[in-house]
Amino acid sequence: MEQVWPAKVQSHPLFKGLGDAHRDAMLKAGHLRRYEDGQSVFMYGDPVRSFYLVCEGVVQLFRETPDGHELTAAVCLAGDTLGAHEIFMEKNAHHMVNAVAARASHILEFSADWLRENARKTGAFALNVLALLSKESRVACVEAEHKSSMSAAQQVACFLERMCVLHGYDPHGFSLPYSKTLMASRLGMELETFSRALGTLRDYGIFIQGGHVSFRDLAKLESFSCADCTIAGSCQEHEQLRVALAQE
Amino acid sequence: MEQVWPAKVQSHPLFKGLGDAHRDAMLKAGHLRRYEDGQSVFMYGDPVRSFYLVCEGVVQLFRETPDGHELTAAVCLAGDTLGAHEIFMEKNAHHMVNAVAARASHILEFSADWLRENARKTGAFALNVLALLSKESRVACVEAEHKSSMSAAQQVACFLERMCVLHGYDPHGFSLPYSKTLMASRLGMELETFSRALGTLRDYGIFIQGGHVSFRDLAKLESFSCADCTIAGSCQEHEQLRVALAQE
DNA sequence: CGACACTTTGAAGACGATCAACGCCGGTGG
DNA sequence: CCACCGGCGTTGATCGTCTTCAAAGTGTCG
Repeated sequence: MEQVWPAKVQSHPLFKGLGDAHRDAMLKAGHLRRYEDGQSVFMYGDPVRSFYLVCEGVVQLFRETPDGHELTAAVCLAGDTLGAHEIFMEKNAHHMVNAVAARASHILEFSADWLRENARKTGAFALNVLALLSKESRVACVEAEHKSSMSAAQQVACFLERMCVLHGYDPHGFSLPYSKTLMASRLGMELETFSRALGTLRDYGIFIQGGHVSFRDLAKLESFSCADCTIAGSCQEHEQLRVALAQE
Repeated sequence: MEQVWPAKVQSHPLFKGLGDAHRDAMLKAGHLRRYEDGQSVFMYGDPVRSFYLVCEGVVQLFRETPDGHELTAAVCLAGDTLGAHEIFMEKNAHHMVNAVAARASHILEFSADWLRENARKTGAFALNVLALLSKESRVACVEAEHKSSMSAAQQVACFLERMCVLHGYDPHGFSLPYSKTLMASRLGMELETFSRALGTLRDYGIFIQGGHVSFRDLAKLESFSCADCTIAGSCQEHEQLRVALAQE
C-alpha cells in the first residue's frame, strides 16, 4: 500500500515539526477519494464522521435560508481542510454546513477520531491544529469587518489580492479557480454587484477579462482596497503580494 | 497565597475533565488584575504576552480604519477569553486588535507560554481549547452570514436572544450589560440604525425601555428573527431560550 | 441648575439588491 | 452545418435599506 501523497499534503502546516516518519505514519490512516463535479461530500445535519484535506479541486461550503437562498460560507481549494470545527465542537456533532464539490476533486479523508486522538496525544500536532483554526478565525473576523466598512469593489479587490498570494498565482496574470457566480456568493454579494465591481476595479489597477485576472498598478490598487481596512498596516497578504509582484 | 477563584473560572469549559487538583494547579499560575473603566488591556501592535480570562466586567475588542472609524470585533464579558487566537497563530506574534475595559473589570491573566505549554502537554486541555476556538469560530461564521442575509432588526433580535441565553439572563426581563452604542458597534451597524431597530422590534415581541429588555412573544419573535437564518432549524441558543422562557 | 454623555428622531443621500433584458458561448440534435 | 437551448455573465432601471448629517431629547452627576 505504498502511496505518494501530493506535495501540498506532505508539506502541509498541519504536520510541521512532526518529522517525516511520524507524518507518514499519520497519513497512512487517510483515504484519498475522488468526488465528481456536483457530488456532495457531506450535507447539513449529517453526523460528523471525517476530517478532510482537499488535495485538488474545489469544494463549496454553503447553507440555505428557510426560503431557499444559498449562502456560501467558504470555498476550499487544494491545501484547505474541512470538518475540524465540527469535530472539536463536541462529540457526536452534526454538520452545520453542506459541502459539495464544485468540480472533480481529490480529497484525503481521515476519521474524526483520528484528528481528535492525534491532537490529544501529540502536543505538536495539537498546536498545529490550533494554529490552523486561529488563522482561519482571524481571516473570518477581518472579512466580517470588511463587510461593514468596505464597498463591494474594495472587498472584491482585497479578495482577489489575497487569493493570488495564498495560492501562489502569478500576480501579473492568473485564471480564477472557480466561477464568478461562486466568488460572488463566497463574498456575500449578488452576482450583478460582483460583476459591476470588476468593472470599477479597472480604474484601480486590476484588469479582468473573462476568467483572467492581472494586477497592473499595485500602488493605486492598494490605496483603493486598503483605504478602509483596519489591518492595512500589518497585512501579511499585501506584504507578500508586493514581494511577488516585484520579483517576477 | 490561597486564592478563591470565581465560580465562572472554576467551572470554565476550558478546564473540563481535568480534575480539580490539576485545574487548581494550573490556575495558580494566573494573576487576577483589575482594570479601570477605559483602561487598555493591550493595544494593536503590542507583542502578545498573555492569555486573559475575564472574571467580571466588560472588555471591548476593536480595530480602527486608517481614517479613524472604530470597528468592534467583540465584547467580552465574564467567562470570555482573550488572546488565544494570537497566541497560537505564531510564536512572537503581535496583537491584531485593541482591548480596552468598557467598565471596571477583573481579568485573570496567564502567560502566553502557560497556554501553549499546557495545550502541548495536556491532551485534554488542548481539546478544550480547540472546542473553545471552534465554537467562537462557528458563531463568527454565522454572524457573518447574518450580515448578508438579515435586516438590521433581525440581527439585533437574534443578538439579544443569544445574549440572554448565553449569559443566563432572565428572558422575562434583564438589563443590557453594556451601552447601546457599544452594542451597535459590536453588530457592525450605526447607532441610529440600532436605535430604530429596537423600535421595530416592539412589533415582534421584544420590549426595550432604556437599558431594560424583555421578551414577550417568543413565537412571534422567532418567526421574525429566524426567518432568514440558515441554522434556524438547529439553533442551540433558540432551543435554550424556549426552555428558559417556559420554565421560569 | 447646568454640563455632558448617551440616545432618539428626522431628512437626505449612497449603495447594493432586485427585476428584467440581453449577449456570449458550448453543447445537442436535427 | 446550422438552429436551438441552457448556463453564465453583463448591463440597465428601480427600489429599499442603511448610512450620514443634523437636531433635539433624556439622563446622570457635579
